[in-house]
Amino acid sequence: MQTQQLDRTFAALADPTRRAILMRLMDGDALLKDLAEPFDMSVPAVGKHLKVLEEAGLVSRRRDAQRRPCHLEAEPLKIAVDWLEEYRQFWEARYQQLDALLAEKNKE
Amino acid sequence: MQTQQLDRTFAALADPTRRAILMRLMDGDALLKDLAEPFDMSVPAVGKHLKVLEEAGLVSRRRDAQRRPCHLEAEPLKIAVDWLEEYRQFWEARYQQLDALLAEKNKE
DNA sequence: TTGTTTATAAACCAAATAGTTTAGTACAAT
DNA sequence: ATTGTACTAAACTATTTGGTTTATAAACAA
Repeated sequence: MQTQQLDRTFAALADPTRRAILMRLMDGDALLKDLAEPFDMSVPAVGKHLKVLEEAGLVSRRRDAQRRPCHLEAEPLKIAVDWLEEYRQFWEARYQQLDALLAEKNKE
Repeated sequence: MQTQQLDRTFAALADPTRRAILMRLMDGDALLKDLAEPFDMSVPAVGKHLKVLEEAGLVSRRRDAQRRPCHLEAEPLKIAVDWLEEYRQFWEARYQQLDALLAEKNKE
């Protein structure tokens, strides 16, 4: 199943540091050193966040001498959106007077 | 900021029990007792999951005598999707040969 | 060879999470 | 008045999370 994939993806996204890292990687690959720089946090701490992102498949790393550049992988995000899209009818209904219909359903 | 809102929403979604509860509430409001029934878990345990969902604003509860029926609130899901949508260009690009462009950016 | 850069490992800690059981409250129904 | 139903509170426990510091490794540069 992809339920564990969703677990890991959503858990990875539940932290502001990790979301900021993903944002940053939208502008291009980056080193741990540089990713860590904007945060008031040690390099190993950011390294751990990176591991969480890697294990969720949101980030991949290649080798370049002693460096390990990080690359954004969007596939798990796509899966997460797909899951959330199922609820779209719900919030779209709100703007379309379908509330009455749902309220009726809840009377049972 | 809505960063804490995102924290709580994604954290709430990172658990399969909680996602199942949300799914279930798509079919209409429900009592804790009934929500708990399908799970191999005590009622208080499911009650705690419900509290997480409530604190994320994903579920609201009204009063009905000794019952406290749960209702799905989709707004935080919408906010989560909005955040994720920023990455859509990324996974759509993959299917449009824009990878070359990104690769070039990463050479710097 | 010595030092510098980048990353990781290990040991540690505090706080949060996810569950349990037991007990109690609030209301309804008989 | 008593019993049953739905929920909540409290106390406890084990595991995970998110950070620290110190030390080490690996590759490069002088």
